[in-house]
Order: sequence, then C-alpha cells, then structure tokens
Amino acid sequence: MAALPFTNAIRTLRFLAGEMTQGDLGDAVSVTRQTIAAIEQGKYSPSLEVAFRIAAVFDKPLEEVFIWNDATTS
Amino acid sequence: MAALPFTNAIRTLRFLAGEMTQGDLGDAVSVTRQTIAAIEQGKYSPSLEVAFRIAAVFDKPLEEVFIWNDATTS
DNA sequence: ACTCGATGTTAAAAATATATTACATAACGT
DNA sequence: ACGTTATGTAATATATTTTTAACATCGAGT
Repeated sequence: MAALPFTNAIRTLRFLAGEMTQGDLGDAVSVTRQTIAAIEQGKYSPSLEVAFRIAAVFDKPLEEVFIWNDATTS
Repeated sequence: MAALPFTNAIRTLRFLAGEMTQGDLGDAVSVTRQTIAAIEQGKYSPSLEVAFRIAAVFDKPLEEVFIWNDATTS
C-alpha cells in the first residue's frame, strides 16, 4: 500500500480543459477510463510513459501534473 | 518492444556525480543495479515513482533526467 | 597472472500496472 | 419517471516492471 510520494492535478486539469471526461482523457492517452480514475485517485504509480502522455494532453510539463513531495527533497 | 518515446541522461548524471556507480544509484533509489542498468539503457518505462526518486538523487527536475520526445509534442 | 569492481546480460519469479467486464450510483436533461 | 453519461469500484486476466541469482567481460591495480 504505502501512500504515494506525489500527488497529481489531473482532476483540476480535466476541469480546466472544458470538463474533459476521464474517458476522453483515457482515449487521448490510450489507456482505459479505469486507469485514469485509478491514477487520478493516486491508487498507484503509473508508468513514466503514461505520465508523460497525460502531461502532453494538457500541454503541461510533467511536474505540473504530478507533484513530487518527499521528505528528503528540499 | 517499441522504442520508448523518451531518452534519459542517467549515464551523464552519474558521471558528473563523481562517477557514481549503477550500484550506488540503485542503493540511493532503493532498486537493484540491474534495474538501473535497464532503465539507463531504455529497456522499459520505469514507474513514475522510481523516475522521481532517480531525479531526486541528482537534485534535478525529472524532465532534465528523462527527456520526452514524441512526434505529437511541438 | 591475478583479483576486484563495474557493467552487460539472461532466466525465472514476484510484484505491480493495466485491460476487460460488469455492476452500482448520482447528476442531468427530457 | 426514464434514459443517458460520468464516475466508483471490484474481480479476474494480461502485460509490464522489478527482484533475485547467476555467469560473462573488461579495465585498473597489484
């Protein structure tokens, strides 16, 4: 289990992108809506490739979509 | 198979970090040296968490360690 | 010539991410 | 009240990542 050391802004970005649907994002990224839902809810760490593709859809740098927060990081 | 849509600068960063070893990097990141070797050679897409931890070791933004290059990205 | 450390590589197992299918609910428009 | 759409969620299957263990090579030192 262990909570992930990062959060994400997917929900917000979907909203800002005209209330884009989980399903639509999934299509754009080529994963299922369930995968988007799980990632959005922080249920697991996606592959770097999927993370990059999600960021690309929103035309944002990856680190604006996935926000690292670890104790050891200043 | 299918080549990954990103490259990485791990080898260079290890060199710049005083010729840090794959094994040492693995220890710092809590994965095995084989995993570092495979990621470094672009054999697969690591988990976003491992990617973040690697970047954190070098104190670099993730996107300076893993460089996205997809046709659809401007 | 020998050892040692770093790296390459591979096979098999374990762990984790993702797909598929299915059912549930809540919000919305008609 | 009804149908539709978005979302939550769960079980099982498949794919991918990561570990473990092992063996090979190469370069630097002694």
